[in-house]
Amino acid sequence: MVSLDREVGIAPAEKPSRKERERQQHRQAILSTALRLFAEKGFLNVSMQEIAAAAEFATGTLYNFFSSKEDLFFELLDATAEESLGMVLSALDGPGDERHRLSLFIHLHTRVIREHGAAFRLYIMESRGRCLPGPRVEAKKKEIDRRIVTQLAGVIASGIDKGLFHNIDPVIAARCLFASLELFVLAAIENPQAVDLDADLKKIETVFFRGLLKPSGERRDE
Amino acid sequence: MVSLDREVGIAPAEKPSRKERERQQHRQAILSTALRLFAEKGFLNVSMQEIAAAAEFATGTLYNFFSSKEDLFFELLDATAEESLGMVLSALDGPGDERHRLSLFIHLHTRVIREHGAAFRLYIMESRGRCLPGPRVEAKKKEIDRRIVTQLAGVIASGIDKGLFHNIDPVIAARCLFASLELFVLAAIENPQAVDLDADLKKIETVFFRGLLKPSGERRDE
DNA sequence: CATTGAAATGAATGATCGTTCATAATATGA
DNA sequence: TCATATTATGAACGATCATTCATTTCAATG
Repeated sequence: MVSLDREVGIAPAEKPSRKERERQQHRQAILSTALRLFAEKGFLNVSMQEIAAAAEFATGTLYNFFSSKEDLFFELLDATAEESLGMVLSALDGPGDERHRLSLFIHLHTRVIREHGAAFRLYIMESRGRCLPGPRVEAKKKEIDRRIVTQLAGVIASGIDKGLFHNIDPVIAARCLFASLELFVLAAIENPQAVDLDADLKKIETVFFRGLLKPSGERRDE
Repeated sequence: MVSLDREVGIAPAEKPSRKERERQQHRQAILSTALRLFAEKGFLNVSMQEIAAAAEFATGTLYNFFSSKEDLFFELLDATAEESLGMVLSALDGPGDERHRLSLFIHLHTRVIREHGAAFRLYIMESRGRCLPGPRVEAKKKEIDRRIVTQLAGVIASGIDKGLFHNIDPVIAARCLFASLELFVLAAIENPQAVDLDADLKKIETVFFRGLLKPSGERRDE
């Protein structure tokens, strides 16, 4: 009866009862345990029994909070994705010219994986291949990708309009940058001590800003 | 006894017996059925029972040819990867200057997925995430990636030496191009009728060759 | 203290799937 | 034709795992 407050959305004025607070704590404990395990071993290699044991609950208890394993996973993906997404998208919306904003976006990735490493791993690793929990998760992943690429393409298009960038296809460029960043971020997450992500991102920036080819006028030095 | 010839590697002079040929045909039938199913649904979503039924054999028969499901998958990955690999790497070794060879490499991808679409799908989709059949498969995937990136980086480095390309990190550039191509090829495989891969590859080429940023001298037109 | 009901429990269920193996079918050669 | 070897068969096994539910726990309330 009390917990209906949350669902109906009324009376947030009264603080939730201790019971309700405890319930939310348990819920959070399960979520963070699941995040750790999923990020470590992948959705399919973690059983509900394992999550329950690691969180020090019984198996059945998990189903008092989440209606299925997919539900639990989706909730995780949704929450963590929105959090990280806000972070990187803010760079694209921020002040400065388009070049500056792109640069910021690129370099922001080190901070994101430092602060949301497990979530990023979850997001990148689980959203590939044919081993997805279900269509809802796949749809969410596509939505996130679309939002990032769209925003990115918007900045690039704006830069083209201002004559700052070459007249290339903004969406294609956005997708290339996106794919490249994902690859390097993944490498950095998998092998943190062997990869200097900051240095790599600097070089990626150079590749995308300058391109491979020298303008024909400069072809002789080096 | 006869079939030991293959394993020991002697006496390839004598043509294999009819029995042996039939055996190899059965083997091939199983392999191509498995390739089709794996490419469609992914390693984990195809059971040995399903492969056997589709290939019109009994479940147990599969184990006369392959010692495990992972074995069957690895054999597939190995064979198809080497085939496709030879195709794309040949472009990087071929004649022409570095710019030409890179361009050829990029555009060759349409032909590869037209001729080896299922294999490519297998290679790209299964080699991500935490749903891999086993460490051998993962190692193979890494080896293939390494070979492509190394070759690609070699061409880029050579272009830099000749003063044709900007002085960027060849390995980073190679990885970015590699990641971008994989993304677009995957999209084309998943949704062939909605994607004009040829056009996309042309634009990718432009992005990587020219870069985003205009040289400071040209900033005003458009 | 007794009652109550929400929350936790964890053994049991049922389904899936890789793998095995005793048996059957078939081919081979004398 | 018969003995032998090879290959195919598919039911059965065992392990895993998501999910269920009858039961227990326990704090709040009367």
